[in-house]
Amino acid sequence: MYSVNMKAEHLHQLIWMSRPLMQAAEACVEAGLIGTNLTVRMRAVLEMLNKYGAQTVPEIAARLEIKRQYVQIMCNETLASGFTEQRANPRHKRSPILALTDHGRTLIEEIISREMKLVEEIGGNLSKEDIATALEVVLAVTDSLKKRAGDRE
Amino acid sequence: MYSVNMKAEHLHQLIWMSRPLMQAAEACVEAGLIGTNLTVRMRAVLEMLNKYGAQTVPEIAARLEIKRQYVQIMCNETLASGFTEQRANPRHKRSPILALTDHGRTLIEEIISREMKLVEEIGGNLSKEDIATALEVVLAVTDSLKKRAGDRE
DNA sequence: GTCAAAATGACATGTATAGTGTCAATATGA
DNA sequence: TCATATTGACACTATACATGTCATTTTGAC
Repeated sequence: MYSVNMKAEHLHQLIWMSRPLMQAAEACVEAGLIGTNLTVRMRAVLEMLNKYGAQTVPEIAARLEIKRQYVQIMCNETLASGFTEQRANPRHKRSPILALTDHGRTLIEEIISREMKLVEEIGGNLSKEDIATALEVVLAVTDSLKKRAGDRE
Repeated sequence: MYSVNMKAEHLHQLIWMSRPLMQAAEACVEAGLIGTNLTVRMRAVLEMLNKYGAQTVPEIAARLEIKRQYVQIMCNETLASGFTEQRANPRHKRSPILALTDHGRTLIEEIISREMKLVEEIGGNLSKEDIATALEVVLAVTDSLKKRAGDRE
């Protein structure tokens, strides 16, 4: 049937649009960081701290799904630049809690607010139903792909 | 309004699902390449040759939107592995046309066919309308983001 | 036909974003 | 208390590109 092939073809296209989409999104984020002394990976740390509160490096790594050794480097950069500071961790003396400084908080909130404004502009032409549908499809597809990637006979 | 925020939030989520989606898709492709002597980047070359016919390295690079110097390396690997061969190029004597060998063609067609079957399985639960909607949204969003990335005051 | 400009392959080097492995110090929990 | 786990720090590796350069054609404008 023609429609069956169209469906698979659209899905195929959708899956492989993920790369251009990601690249375009990252380029936007990067462009928005010009002028600040933030890098994209430092921004990711600040975003986690802003969204989920002060936390340890391994916690941030778990949320970002990146190995803690690399996240450690990212976090150290935010410390060196004064966007974050260490606080005593009552639960673990060797693993201090990373917290936003006032400077860091102000900056990340402004950046996220600007990004959100951009997202709203982009969503201008699109209906909220279509966006919700798109998100559901993408979530379902990602989930399916993740399940299939592991088990190969 | 609540719904306005939900819309932006869904769109935000959709945009940032692009990375997990891409990673999951690439993991699947990689898993499907086990046993063949193909790498992901060699697969990309064969796919272009299969889809658009025999062509030169710079042409492949343009289609993949990757610098020709890197594509040259990818193509040389496919040559070394016997998946492709060089043919005289009447239009340019220094730039031979890269063509699939029988072996290469058989292999890439089988791989793509298996991948398409997987896509169809994944699409099983989803309606063709929703998939079409998702693709339209993603295309529109990518387009918007690409336009915004460049022009910053 | 000539000649400057562009295209091409080859090679060397650089960079961003991670993954992997290891170690010592310390913390935790049975 | 003591085996086990966690953490920070550091070194090394890997992937997927980008960048720059060079010599060799090739092309196109005149």
